[in-house]
Amino acid sequence: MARSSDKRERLLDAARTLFHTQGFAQTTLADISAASGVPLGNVYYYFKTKDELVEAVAADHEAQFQQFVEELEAAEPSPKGRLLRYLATIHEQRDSLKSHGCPVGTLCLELAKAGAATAEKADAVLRLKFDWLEAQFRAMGRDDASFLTERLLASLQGSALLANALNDCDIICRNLHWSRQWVEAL
Amino acid sequence: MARSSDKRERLLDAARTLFHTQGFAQTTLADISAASGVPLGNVYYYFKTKDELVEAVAADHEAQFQQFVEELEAAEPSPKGRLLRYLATIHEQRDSLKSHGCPVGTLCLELAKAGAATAEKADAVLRLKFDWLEAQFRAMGRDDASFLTERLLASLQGSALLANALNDCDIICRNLHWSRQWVEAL
DNA sequence: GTCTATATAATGATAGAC
DNA sequence: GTCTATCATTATATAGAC
Repeated sequence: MARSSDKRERLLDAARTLFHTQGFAQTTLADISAASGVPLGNVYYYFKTKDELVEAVAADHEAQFQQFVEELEAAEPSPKGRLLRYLATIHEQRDSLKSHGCPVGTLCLELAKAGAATAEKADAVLRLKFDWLEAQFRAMGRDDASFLTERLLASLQGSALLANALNDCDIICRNLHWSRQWVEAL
Repeated sequence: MARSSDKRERLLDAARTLFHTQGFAQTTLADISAASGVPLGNVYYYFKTKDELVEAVAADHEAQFQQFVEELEAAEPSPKGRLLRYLATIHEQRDSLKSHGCPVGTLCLELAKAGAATAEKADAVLRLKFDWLEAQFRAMGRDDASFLTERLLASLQGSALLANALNDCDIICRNLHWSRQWVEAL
């Protein structure tokens, strides 16, 4: 019938996963086709170009984070408690972060190097996270909220990179443990 | 004559620069050929494959760091002074770090995602830096030298990534300023 | 050692039947 | 909306003259 199937979502899921695990450049449309079960030629019905696909993936990361924030803010009124819960969710992703880095951070780096116009879409996701974290620090009464956010995000992104290169997940764990105490002491 | 010209070094320089600015996957051998002035077919006389080229680039990063360390250790006997000078050299590279990230860190990420065997060579460079930094902290009498190194390196790598994505070089500067005070207070 | 021409393979994208 | 077949391009790599 005329109603669109779930093919678009399956393509998006496959692309998001493969861009994370293999990188954008290394992932071919044939890979995405195979992983999603959507024939290669049909991919272009949903996404006219590979760039359009990665923009949709970035938008998906953004939507997922916004949904995460909504649920978190509904469940936890205290900004400090929200930050601690945020760190807890990152801890849950530690294995994936160690194996492939941050899905958003590594995508930003790769698209920036490619000189792609799509880099802005990925950067916007990171900025969204930045702004939300900053808002929490500000709600805690810190007027150095921006700087605190820089330190926290840099520490998270950097420890994911180090854990990946040095093949040691504990680097993420130790950093998160330290960050948690740091937030609690603020 | 039979003696090898400087072509190999010109190829290596071009590759190191292009892998940093464009990424490994986005850089074609034609790019390297054009940037170095060495005809495409001749590239293969010096490097049989693209993988061999990136291994040589990683080895070059390693050699450069080792030379930097030698000079630094000769000029500065104090481990704390060495760390502060190390931070100063990073500050000099701030524009490049903001535009393209850390040449070693981003290469590690990209090769890891590509699943390339060459990733180990890049990882070894980062590990070398890790070990040297750790040795300085240890020489300062810190038995938590490894953890301090993790925090410092993660902070440096992460702030380069953030500066790149958020297009703000000051993120690196503020982080370095903070790291300098942190080292001084140890 | 050097370089031109080209083989080979892979990939993004399209045409067009159904 | 779906899918097969294929085009056009690009990239790694090689062959072989000089």
